[in-house]
Amino acid sequence: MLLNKSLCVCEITSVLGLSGATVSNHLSYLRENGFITDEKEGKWINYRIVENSDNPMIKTILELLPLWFSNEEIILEDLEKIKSVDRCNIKPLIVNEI
Amino acid sequence: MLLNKSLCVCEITSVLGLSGATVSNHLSYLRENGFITDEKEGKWINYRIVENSDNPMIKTILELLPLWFSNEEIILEDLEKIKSVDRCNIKPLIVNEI
DNA sequence: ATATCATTTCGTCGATTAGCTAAATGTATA
DNA sequence: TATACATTTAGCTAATCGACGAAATGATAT
Repeated sequence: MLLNKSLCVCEITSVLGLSGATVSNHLSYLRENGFITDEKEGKWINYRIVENSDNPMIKTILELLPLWFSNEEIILEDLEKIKSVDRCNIKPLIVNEI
Repeated sequence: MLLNKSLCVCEITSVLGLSGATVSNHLSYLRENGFITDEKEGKWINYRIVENSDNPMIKTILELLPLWFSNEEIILEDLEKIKSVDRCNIKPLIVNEI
């Protein structure tokens, strides 16, 4: 999803159905290792892919990811879901409603 | 090591200091997923890298591995060790001799 | 200044992984 | 044919990982 546009923790959380803590930790890992950076915007922190890393390994991986995975069913679903997420009105997850 | 030359289970075992079963399992995984193939030679089974995989992801990974890791200290050490391994006379591991 | 809400940190827990030993299998050669 | 040895399979265990909830932190906007 970040390869498509910058996103905050709560937006990603709402698509993946993981806890905010989990998503935050994943993003921290990606930031510490040079894959993404962050930037404040109002209440939120936007995370975005590092466009031209000076680390060739990271640059290559970020270029390969869309080639390798952008046709995976689950990726397409998540990209579809993210379109309708409104960061000003994050709905709590409905868990296993029957 | 396989990127340098084909090797049998016992040669790899003797360099890495892992059990034969562990090395065999790793090689099975790599074979099942198209990274390596095997070929009998006398008592041994030689494993070697698939040179031109028709899976572009595998091909790319195999091309990138030496670019990314061939200067790592531990890789260089293993490549040095493998030179003196004789598959006809594998020495049992000396564990923590003081 | 305070309330609110996004994010991070902490501690815990279940699932997965990577390793081992032992036993089974396969096969080349004596 | 029998032996020796390379390899594989099975079963087990310790360590690691990825997730959670709760509490702490930070910062915007009322």
